[in-house]
Amino acid sequence: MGISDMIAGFIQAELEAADGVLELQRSDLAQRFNCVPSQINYVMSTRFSPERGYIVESRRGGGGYIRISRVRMDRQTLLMHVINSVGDELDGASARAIITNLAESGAISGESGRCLLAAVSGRALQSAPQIYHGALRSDIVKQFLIQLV
Amino acid sequence: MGISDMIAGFIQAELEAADGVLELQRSDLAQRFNCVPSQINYVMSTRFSPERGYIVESRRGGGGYIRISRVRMDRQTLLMHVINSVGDELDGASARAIITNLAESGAISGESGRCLLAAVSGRALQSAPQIYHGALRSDIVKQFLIQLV
DNA sequence: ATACTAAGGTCAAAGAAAGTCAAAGACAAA
DNA sequence: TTTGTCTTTGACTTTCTTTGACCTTAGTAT
Repeated sequence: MGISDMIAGFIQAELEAADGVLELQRSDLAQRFNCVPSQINYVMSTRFSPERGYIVESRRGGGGYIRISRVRMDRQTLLMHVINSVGDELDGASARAIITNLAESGAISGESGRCLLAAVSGRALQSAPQIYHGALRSDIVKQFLIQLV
Repeated sequence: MGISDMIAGFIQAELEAADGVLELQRSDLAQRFNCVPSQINYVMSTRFSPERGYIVESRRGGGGYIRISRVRMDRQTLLMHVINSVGDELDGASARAIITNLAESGAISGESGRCLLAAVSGRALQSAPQIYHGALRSDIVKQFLIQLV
Protein backbone atom coordinates (compact mmCIF):
# COMPACT_ATOMS: atom_id res chain seq x y z
CA MET A 1 0.00 0.00 0.00
CA GLY A 2 1.40 3.33 -1.08
CA ILE A 3 1.51 6.63 0.69
CA SER A 4 -1.56 7.93 -1.09
CA ASP A 5 -3.62 5.07 0.25
CA MET A 6 -2.37 5.63 3.77
CA ILE A 7 -3.23 9.28 3.61
CA ALA A 8 -6.65 8.50 2.21
CA GLY A 9 -7.21 5.96 4.97
CA PHE A 10 -6.19 8.43 7.62
CA ILE A 11 -8.52 11.05 6.26
CA GLN A 12 -11.41 8.65 6.05
CA ALA A 13 -10.93 7.59 9.63
CA GLU A 14 -10.78 11.18 10.80
CA LEU A 15 -13.80 11.98 8.71
CA GLU A 16 -15.66 9.14 10.34
CA ALA A 17 -14.69 10.36 13.78
CA ALA A 18 -15.57 13.92 12.91
CA ASP A 19 -18.94 12.90 11.56
CA GLY A 20 -18.54 13.93 7.98
CA VAL A 21 -16.60 17.17 7.95
CA LEU A 22 -12.93 17.56 8.45
CA GLU A 23 -10.64 20.54 8.27
CA LEU A 24 -6.93 20.07 7.98
CA GLN A 25 -3.77 21.75 6.88
CA ARG A 26 -1.99 20.56 3.83
CA SER A 27 1.52 21.09 5.10
CA ASP A 28 0.76 19.46 8.45
CA LEU A 29 -0.57 16.39 6.79
CA ALA A 30 2.33 16.29 4.37
CA GLN A 31 4.76 16.43 7.27
CA ARG A 32 2.94 13.75 9.18
CA PHE A 33 3.23 11.40 6.24
CA ASN A 34 6.62 12.61 5.27
CA CYS A 35 5.66 13.54 1.77
CA VAL A 36 5.64 16.56 -0.43
CA PRO A 37 2.61 18.83 0.07
CA SER A 38 1.32 18.47 -3.43
CA GLN A 39 0.84 14.81 -2.73
CA ILE A 40 -2.12 15.86 -0.64
CA ASN A 41 -3.64 17.49 -3.69
CA TYR A 42 -3.13 14.28 -5.57
CA VAL A 43 -4.93 12.33 -2.88
CA MET A 44 -7.76 14.84 -2.87
CA SER A 45 -8.32 14.64 -6.57
CA THR A 46 -8.04 10.89 -6.86
CA ARG A 47 -9.72 9.77 -3.64
CA PHE A 48 -12.03 12.52 -2.52
CA SER A 49 -13.57 13.67 -5.74
CA PRO A 50 -17.22 14.68 -5.91
CA GLU A 51 -17.93 11.52 -7.93
CA ARG A 52 -16.85 9.63 -4.87
CA GLY A 53 -19.15 11.63 -2.69
CA TYR A 54 -16.92 14.30 -1.22
CA ILE A 55 -16.69 18.04 -1.44
CA VAL A 56 -13.31 19.57 -0.94
CA GLU A 57 -12.99 23.27 -0.22
CA SER A 58 -9.86 25.15 0.65
CA ARG A 59 -8.33 28.47 1.34
CA ARG A 60 -4.83 29.71 0.76
CA GLY A 61 -2.80 32.21 2.67
CA GLY A 62 -2.26 32.58 6.39
CA GLY A 63 -4.50 30.25 8.34
CA GLY A 64 -5.34 28.41 5.16
CA TYR A 65 -6.99 25.01 5.27
CA ILE A 66 -8.50 22.17 3.34
CA ARG A 67 -11.99 21.16 4.29
CA ILE A 68 -13.34 17.81 3.23
CA SER A 69 -16.97 16.96 3.62
CA ARG A 70 -18.63 13.74 2.83
CA VAL A 71 -21.72 14.64 1.02
CA ARG A 72 -24.95 12.87 0.69
CA MET A 73 -25.90 13.38 -2.85
CA ASP A 74 -29.27 14.31 -4.19
CA ARG A 75 -30.11 10.66 -4.32
CA GLN A 76 -29.58 10.40 -0.61
CA THR A 77 -31.77 13.35 0.14
CA LEU A 78 -34.51 11.79 -1.92
CA LEU A 79 -34.10 8.48 -0.18
CA MET A 80 -34.22 10.05 3.24
CA HIS A 81 -37.30 11.91 2.22
CA VAL A 82 -39.02 8.72 1.18
CA ILE A 83 -37.92 6.91 4.29
CA ASN A 84 -39.32 9.64 6.47
CA SER A 85 -42.53 9.92 4.54
CA VAL A 86 -43.44 6.28 4.90
CA GLY A 87 -45.70 5.79 7.90
CA ASP A 88 -45.90 2.85 10.26
CA GLU A 89 -47.90 0.84 7.79
CA LEU A 90 -47.62 0.47 4.06
CA ASP A 91 -50.10 -1.26 1.80
CA GLY A 92 -48.94 -3.28 -1.16
CA ALA A 93 -50.07 -0.85 -3.84
CA SER A 94 -48.31 2.10 -2.22
CA ALA A 95 -45.18 0.05 -1.77
CA ARG A 96 -45.16 -0.80 -5.46
CA ALA A 97 -45.75 2.81 -6.40
CA ILE A 98 -43.00 4.14 -4.16
CA ILE A 99 -40.48 1.56 -5.23
CA THR A 100 -41.07 1.83 -8.95
CA ASN A 101 -40.89 5.56 -8.55
CA LEU A 102 -37.51 5.39 -6.87
CA ALA A 103 -36.25 3.06 -9.54
CA GLU A 104 -37.53 5.20 -12.36
CA SER A 105 -35.98 8.31 -10.91
CA GLY A 106 -32.69 6.48 -10.73
CA ALA A 107 -32.43 6.83 -6.96
CA ILE A 108 -32.13 3.06 -6.71
CA SER A 109 -31.16 0.57 -9.37
CA GLY A 110 -33.71 -1.52 -11.19
CA GLU A 111 -32.22 -4.56 -9.57
CA SER A 112 -32.56 -3.11 -6.09
CA GLY A 113 -36.11 -2.18 -6.93
CA ARG A 114 -36.97 -5.70 -7.96
CA CYS A 115 -35.31 -7.13 -4.88
CA LEU A 116 -37.12 -4.81 -2.53
CA LEU A 117 -40.39 -5.44 -4.26
CA ALA A 118 -39.80 -9.17 -3.87
CA ALA A 119 -38.94 -8.72 -0.20
CA VAL A 120 -42.30 -7.09 0.53
CA SER A 121 -44.34 -9.25 -1.83
CA GLY A 122 -47.19 -11.41 -0.65
CA ARG A 123 -44.99 -14.42 -1.10
CA ALA A 124 -42.33 -13.10 1.17
CA LEU A 125 -44.78 -12.17 3.89
CA GLN A 126 -47.21 -15.05 3.64
CA SER A 127 -45.97 -16.74 6.79
CA ALA A 128 -47.13 -13.90 8.97
CA PRO A 129 -50.81 -13.13 9.43
CA GLN A 130 -52.23 -10.39 7.19
CA ILE A 131 -52.64 -7.92 10.01
CA TYR A 132 -48.88 -7.63 10.30
CA HIS A 133 -48.19 -7.12 6.63
CA GLY A 134 -48.63 -3.37 6.61
CA ALA A 135 -46.15 -2.78 9.39
CA LEU A 136 -43.72 -5.35 8.01
CA ARG A 137 -43.76 -3.72 4.58
CA SER A 138 -43.09 -0.34 6.11
CA ASP A 139 -40.20 -1.57 8.23
CA ILE A 140 -38.64 -3.68 5.51
CA VAL A 141 -38.77 -0.86 3.00
CA LYS A 142 -37.26 1.58 5.48
CA GLN A 143 -34.50 -0.71 6.61
CA PHE A 144 -33.67 -1.60 3.04
CA LEU A 145 -33.54 1.98 1.84
CA ILE A 146 -31.50 3.13 4.80
CA GLN A 147 -28.78 0.85 3.52
CA LEU A 148 -28.68 2.78 0.29
CA VAL A 149 -28.48 6.26 1.78
CA MET B 1 5.89 -29.63 -16.31
CA GLY B 2 6.59 -26.11 -17.49
CA ILE B 3 7.07 -22.93 -15.61
CA SER B 4 3.46 -21.88 -16.05
CA ASP B 5 2.32 -24.99 -14.23
CA MET B 6 4.71 -24.40 -11.39
CA ILE B 7 3.55 -20.87 -11.01
CA ALA B 8 -0.05 -21.98 -11.11
CA GLY B 9 0.66 -24.63 -8.49
CA PHE B 10 2.36 -22.15 -6.25
CA ILE B 11 -0.52 -19.75 -6.51
CA GLN B 12 -3.06 -22.43 -5.78
CA ALA B 13 -1.19 -23.51 -2.69
CA GLU B 14 -0.96 -19.96 -1.46
CA LEU B 15 -4.63 -19.48 -2.21
CA GLU B 16 -5.42 -22.51 -0.15
CA ALA B 17 -3.37 -21.20 2.74
CA ALA B 18 -4.84 -17.75 2.41
CA ASP B 19 -8.36 -19.08 2.36
CA GLY B 20 -9.39 -18.02 -1.09
CA VAL B 21 -7.94 -14.58 -1.62
CA LEU B 22 -4.38 -13.80 -2.48
CA GLU B 23 -2.63 -10.58 -3.30
CA LEU B 24 0.74 -10.64 -4.96
CA GLN B 25 3.09 -8.59 -7.03
CA ARG B 26 3.71 -9.54 -10.59
CA SER B 27 7.38 -8.65 -10.63
CA ASP B 28 8.06 -10.44 -7.33
CA LEU B 29 6.50 -13.60 -8.58
CA ALA B 30 8.32 -13.33 -11.87
CA GLN B 31 11.62 -13.01 -10.03
CA ARG B 32 10.87 -15.92 -7.77
CA PHE B 33 10.30 -18.15 -10.77
CA ASN B 34 12.97 -16.54 -12.80
CA CYS B 35 10.73 -15.65 -15.65
CA VAL B 36 9.62 -12.59 -17.49
CA PRO B 37 6.80 -10.65 -15.81
CA SER B 38 4.37 -11.05 -18.64
CA GLN B 39 4.48 -14.77 -18.04
CA ILE B 40 2.40 -14.11 -14.98
CA ASN B 41 -0.25 -12.58 -17.17
CA TYR B 42 -0.19 -15.68 -19.28
CA VAL B 43 -0.68 -17.87 -16.24
CA MET B 44 -3.52 -15.68 -15.07
CA SER B 45 -5.38 -15.80 -18.31
CA THR B 46 -4.89 -19.51 -18.90
CA ARG B 47 -5.17 -20.89 -15.37
CA PHE B 48 -7.12 -18.41 -13.31
CA SER B 49 -9.84 -17.34 -15.66
CA PRO B 50 -13.38 -16.71 -14.39
CA GLU B 51 -14.50 -19.86 -16.24
CA ARG B 52 -12.21 -21.77 -13.96
CA GLY B 53 -13.70 -20.12 -10.93
CA TYR B 54 -11.32 -17.31 -10.20
CA ILE B 55 -11.56 -13.58 -10.22
CA VAL B 56 -8.41 -11.65 -10.92
CA GLU B 57 -8.22 -7.97 -10.16
CA SER B 58 -5.17 -5.77 -10.44
CA ARG B 59 -3.82 -2.29 -10.22
CA ARG B 60 -0.90 -0.72 -12.05
CA GLY B 61 1.48 1.94 -10.91
CA GLY B 62 3.41 2.29 -7.68
CA GLY B 63 2.20 -0.21 -5.10
CA GLY B 64 0.37 -2.10 -7.80
CA TYR B 65 -0.79 -5.66 -7.20
CA ILE B 66 -2.62 -8.64 -8.61
CA ARG B 67 -5.39 -10.07 -6.50
CA ILE B 68 -6.72 -13.52 -7.17
CA SER B 69 -9.86 -14.83 -5.54
CA ARG B 70 -11.39 -18.20 -5.91
CA VAL B 71 -15.13 -18.35 -6.37
CA ARG B 72 -16.73 -21.63 -5.59
CA MET B 73 -19.38 -21.90 -8.22
CA ASP B 74 -20.77 -19.56 -10.73
CA ARG B 75 -23.13 -17.04 -9.31
CA GLN B 76 -26.28 -18.59 -10.58
CA THR B 77 -25.51 -22.07 -9.35
CA LEU B 78 -24.46 -20.77 -6.00
CA LEU B 79 -27.57 -18.64 -5.65
CA MET B 80 -29.90 -21.47 -6.58
CA HIS B 81 -28.06 -23.72 -4.21
CA VAL B 82 -28.52 -21.29 -1.39
CA ILE B 83 -32.16 -20.69 -2.21
CA ASN B 84 -32.84 -24.40 -2.19
CA SER B 85 -30.86 -25.07 0.92
CA VAL B 86 -32.72 -22.55 3.04
CA GLY B 87 -35.49 -24.32 4.89
CA ASP B 88 -38.88 -22.96 5.87
CA GLU B 89 -37.39 -21.10 8.78
CA LEU B 90 -34.19 -19.18 9.11
CA ASP B 91 -32.71 -17.82 12.31
CA GLY B 92 -30.94 -14.49 12.37
CA ALA B 93 -27.44 -15.82 12.82
CA SER B 94 -27.78 -18.22 9.89
CA ALA B 95 -29.20 -15.48 7.73
CA ARG B 96 -26.25 -13.28 8.52
CA ALA B 97 -23.81 -16.07 7.78
CA ILE B 98 -25.44 -16.96 4.49
CA ILE B 99 -25.70 -13.40 3.30
CA THR B 100 -22.19 -12.34 4.21
CA ASN B 101 -20.94 -15.47 2.55
CA LEU B 102 -22.75 -14.67 -0.67
CA ALA B 103 -21.40 -11.15 -0.60
CA GLU B 104 -17.85 -12.24 0.13
CA SER B 105 -17.89 -14.77 -2.65
CA GLY B 106 -19.06 -12.08 -5.00
CA ALA B 107 -22.33 -13.82 -5.83
CA ILE B 108 -24.20 -10.72 -4.74
CA SER B 109 -22.90 -7.20 -4.33
CA GLY B 110 -21.98 -5.82 -0.97
CA GLU B 111 -24.79 -3.38 -1.32
CA SER B 112 -27.35 -6.08 -2.03
CA GLY B 113 -26.01 -7.97 0.91
CA ARG B 114 -26.48 -5.04 3.23
CA CYS B 115 -29.97 -4.42 1.92
CA LEU B 116 -31.04 -7.99 2.35
CA LEU B 117 -29.54 -8.13 5.79
CA ALA B 118 -31.48 -5.01 6.67
CA ALA B 119 -34.67 -6.47 5.25
CA VAL B 120 -34.49 -9.46 7.58
CA SER B 121 -33.11 -7.60 10.57
CA GLY B 122 -34.88 -7.47 13.88
CA ARG B 123 -35.85 -3.93 13.12
CA ALA B 124 -37.54 -4.86 9.90
CA LEU B 125 -39.49 -7.69 11.44
CA GLN B 126 -40.29 -6.22 14.83
CA SER B 127 -43.92 -5.56 13.97
CA ALA B 128 -44.68 -9.25 13.65
CA PRO B 129 -44.54 -11.55 16.67
CA GLN B 130 -41.31 -13.44 17.12
CA ILE B 131 -42.82 -16.79 16.17
CA TYR B 132 -43.18 -15.61 12.58
CA HIS B 133 -39.68 -14.27 12.22
CA GLY B 134 -38.07 -17.51 11.15
CA ALA B 135 -40.49 -18.11 8.33
CA LEU B 136 -40.47 -14.47 7.27
CA ARG B 137 -36.69 -14.44 7.10
CA SER B 138 -36.67 -17.54 5.00
CA ASP B 139 -39.28 -16.25 2.55
CA ILE B 140 -37.80 -12.78 2.26
CA VAL B 141 -34.32 -14.13 1.61
CA LYS B 142 -35.61 -16.53 -1.02
CA GLN B 143 -37.77 -14.00 -2.82
CA PHE B 144 -34.95 -11.50 -2.78
CA LEU B 145 -32.36 -13.89 -4.12
CA ILE B 146 -34.64 -15.23 -6.82
CA GLN B 147 -34.60 -11.75 -8.29
CA LEU B 148 -30.85 -11.99 -8.68
CA VAL B 149 -30.64 -15.37 -10.38
C1' DA C 1 -0.69 51.20 0.01
C1' DT C 2 3.36 48.13 0.01
C1' DA C 3 5.90 44.44 1.07
C1' DC C 4 6.59 40.29 3.56
C1' DT C 5 5.18 35.76 4.88
C1' DA C 6 2.30 31.82 5.15
C1' DA C 7 -0.61 29.13 3.26
C1' DG C 8 -2.52 26.26 -0.75
C1' DG C 9 -2.56 25.17 -6.30
C1' DT C 10 -0.69 23.54 -10.90
C1' DC C 11 1.69 21.00 -13.89
C1' DA C 12 4.90 18.26 -15.95
C1' DA C 13 8.61 14.96 -15.46
C1' DA C 14 10.31 10.80 -13.45
C1' DG C 15 9.34 6.41 -11.36
C1' DA C 16 6.81 2.13 -10.47
C1' DA C 17 3.83 -1.26 -11.62
C1' DA C 18 0.96 -3.95 -14.58
C1' DG C 19 -0.95 -4.98 -19.61
C1' DT C 20 -0.62 -6.23 -24.64
C1' DC C 21 0.78 -8.50 -28.49
C1' DA C 22 3.27 -10.86 -31.65
C1' DA C 23 7.25 -13.63 -32.63
C1' DA C 24 9.76 -17.68 -31.52
C1' DG C 25 10.13 -22.25 -29.26
C1' DA C 26 8.48 -26.98 -27.80
C1' DC C 27 6.00 -30.83 -28.47
C1' DA C 28 2.46 -34.03 -29.48
C1' DA C 29 -0.80 -35.81 -32.95
C1' DA C 30 -1.79 -36.85 -37.66
C1' DT D 1 7.06 -34.20 -41.75
C1' DT D 2 3.56 -31.14 -41.03
C1' DT D 3 0.29 -29.02 -38.38
C1' DG D 4 -1.81 -27.19 -34.45
C1' DT D 5 -1.69 -25.99 -29.72
C1' DC D 6 0.42 -24.51 -25.74
C1' DT D 7 4.52 -21.83 -23.75
C1' DT D 8 8.06 -18.56 -23.30
C1' DT D 9 10.08 -14.13 -24.16
C1' DG D 10 10.67 -9.32 -24.72
C1' DA D 11 9.67 -4.84 -26.80
C1' DC D 12 6.35 -1.47 -26.29
C1' DT D 13 2.08 0.61 -23.92
C1' DT D 14 -0.93 2.24 -20.33
C1' DT D 15 -2.00 3.46 -15.77
C1' DC D 16 -1.08 5.17 -11.30
C1' DT D 17 2.15 7.47 -7.98
C1' DT D 18 5.69 10.51 -6.31
C1' DT D 19 8.36 14.64 -6.49
C1' DG D 20 9.71 19.29 -7.21
C1' DA D 21 9.87 23.75 -9.37
C1' DC D 22 7.06 27.54 -9.88
C1' DC D 23 2.41 30.16 -9.24
C1' DT D 24 -1.51 32.35 -6.74
C1' DT D 25 -3.99 33.97 -2.77
C1' DA D 26 -4.66 35.73 1.91
C1' DG D 27 -3.28 37.75 6.03
C1' DT D 28 0.04 41.04 8.57
C1' DA D 29 3.27 44.43 9.52
C1' DT D 30 5.37 48.94 7.91
